[in-house]
Amino acid sequence: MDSNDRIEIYLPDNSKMEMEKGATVGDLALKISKGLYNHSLAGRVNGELKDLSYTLNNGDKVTIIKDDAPEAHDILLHSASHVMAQAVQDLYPEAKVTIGPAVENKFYYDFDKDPAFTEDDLEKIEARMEEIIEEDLEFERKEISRDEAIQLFKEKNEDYKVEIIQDLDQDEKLSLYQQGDFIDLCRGPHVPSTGKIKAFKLLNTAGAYWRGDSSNKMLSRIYGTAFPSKKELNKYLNFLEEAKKRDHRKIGKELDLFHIDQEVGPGLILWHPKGARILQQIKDYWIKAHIDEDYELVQSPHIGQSNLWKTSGHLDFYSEGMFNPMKIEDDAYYIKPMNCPFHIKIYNSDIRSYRDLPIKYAELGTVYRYEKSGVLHGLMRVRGFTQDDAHIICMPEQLDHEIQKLLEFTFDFLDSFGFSDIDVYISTRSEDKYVGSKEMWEEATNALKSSLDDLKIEYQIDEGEATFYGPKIDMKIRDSLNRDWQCTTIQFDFNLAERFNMEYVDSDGERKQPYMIHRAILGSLERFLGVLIEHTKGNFPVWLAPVQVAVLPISDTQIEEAQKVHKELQKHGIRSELNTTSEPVSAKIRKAETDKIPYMFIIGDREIENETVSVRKHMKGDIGTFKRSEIIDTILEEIANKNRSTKN
RNA sequence: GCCACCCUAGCUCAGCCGGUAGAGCAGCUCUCUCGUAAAGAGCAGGUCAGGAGUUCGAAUCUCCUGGGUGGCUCCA
Repeated sequence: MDSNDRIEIYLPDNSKMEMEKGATVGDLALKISKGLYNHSLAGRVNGELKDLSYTLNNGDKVTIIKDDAPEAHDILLHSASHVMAQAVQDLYPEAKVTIGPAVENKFYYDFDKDPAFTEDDLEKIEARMEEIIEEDLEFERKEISRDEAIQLFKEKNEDYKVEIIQDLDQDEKLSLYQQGDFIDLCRGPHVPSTGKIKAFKLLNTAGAYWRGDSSNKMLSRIYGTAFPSKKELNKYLNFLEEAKKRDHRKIGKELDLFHIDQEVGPGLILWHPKGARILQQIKDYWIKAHIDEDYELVQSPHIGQSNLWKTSGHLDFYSEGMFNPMKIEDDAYYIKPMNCPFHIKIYNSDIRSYRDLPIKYAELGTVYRYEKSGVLHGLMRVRGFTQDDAHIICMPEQLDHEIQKLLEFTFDFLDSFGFSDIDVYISTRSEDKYVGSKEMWEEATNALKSSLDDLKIEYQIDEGEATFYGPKIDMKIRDSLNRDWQCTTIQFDFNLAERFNMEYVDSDGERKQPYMIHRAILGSLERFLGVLIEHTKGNFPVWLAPVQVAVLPISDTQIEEAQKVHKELQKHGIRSELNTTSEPVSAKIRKAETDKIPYMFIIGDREIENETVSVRKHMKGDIGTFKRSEIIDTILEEIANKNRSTKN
């Protein structure tokens, strides 16, 4: 055979593979092995994702993407969204297609359809999708000119597609994908044929604005998911189930922690005694930890005059997040959406020397923000919440040290709640919109980076993503279901220092502007407790549990002794609950188990005689009989240790 | 705020096509005094989210309001 008919392909391990000219990615996969071919969805050719049908060129570097590769899932999801769009247009020809990308573990497609899709439509669409998958239609790629594309979609009456194409660059290469008689504008790649979608499910419908802009038309969105196997789909569906079981709103009700009352108002939390106990534990620990870290506790009012918010800039930049003011005599007062102006006022109440710095003001400050009704969500998104707020005011030369201390403190603090898996993001200066000098930004950003580097903490940089007033670190804690929650934020604020004219007198007698860092570790206590509920499934570690020990006499005759044990526990500061109902112990145990109380002390005649207690641990069962002082010490030690780096 | 869906006893839910509300759990009372996840009986508990309309008749159909859920949007 002529060598011109052959091409050489490089595989990821740099080995060479000789192929016939005109061979595709799929041919390559097949040549490597049949098994690989059967599981391959696409290829990465010289770094770019391509279809299996892509024709290879001499010298290409190719990685075959199997269905279990990290990139594979998005491709599969995206292809599934095309199948859904096809099914929708088969069933509802009047529905116009817009866009349908893959998002994390899901895909969606937005349609312009009136009336919008309801959950009841999903079953029908799923059934049609099954048929399309059964037909195993090929995903065929076609390249097309811009004008041809516009013409094609105009003919099809697909105005949204036309709009998308018109907004693309003139010289953009356009590609279409067709399966059966369904054609969509799409960059690709796709799986080779619809049959590759082995398992899928439509999840829910939702409204979504065209191009995410609330001034545009509301479209009808359908969410779904797809996996290379039924097994993986089920795993994902189980995950969703599990998340539902852990929903803090559900557990909050079951454990009687809090409620939101219609008459009080949406987004406003009423903490019941048990929820308040957990909060109080968090607060007590927070205060102690902050005092140990040389923070000064301050306390500020809930409202402030309009001038304050004018100076701070909130009325200019944050008014949409603030509640309407109330008139008091001749002034307008606003409920605080943030604590910072107050802390700054405390700082400014005296001349500050360089010797005073750093000054660190901390407050569990309750703030109120107007959130649109549609975004409210249990404890996670509320209108009134308590920030674990602090402001660090320091000199430039103290920056590195303060940031480093703060980071260490933050990681340790989160660890005591069992959160040790944390993603860190630094947001840097945006090119066009920022206050302060470039030098300040650089100094601050470098302090953030070098402190993280020193602590050997990996982070991602979100270039240009900072707000206009300063660079920041955001942290996301990972919960037991591997979900991320943003809690911690550490933000420089060059704006307020300037606006409020913050100063300190340096050693050379000059008045200088200090750096101000605004930080919250837990973010909002409400939200944090919500995360904690979902993380622990309501099985709180002993130090946080609203009731730590349930004292259960076997029958009424042991109540008196049980009372003694109960008092003894309380004397040690252990939150104990005595069950004096006349039910059988098994019922009392069941009650304590469903209440998720970590320890149960069972007291019968044997225990009275030997001055012991029989101990049962929540979810573990009977752990044996202990001398009372011994088990109390064990529990006290467990409380003191909190739950550093222990996974649930 | 927008789109879709939902709201029945404290909680979880049943109540078909309109005929005027039901269960389990929880609560209360009584009986039982019990050894590691539910003892038995009885009692009480609801303007069916609120309002208006259609109808001889509305938990059920329609509209409005409130609240919630899933999204969108927003997030100094």
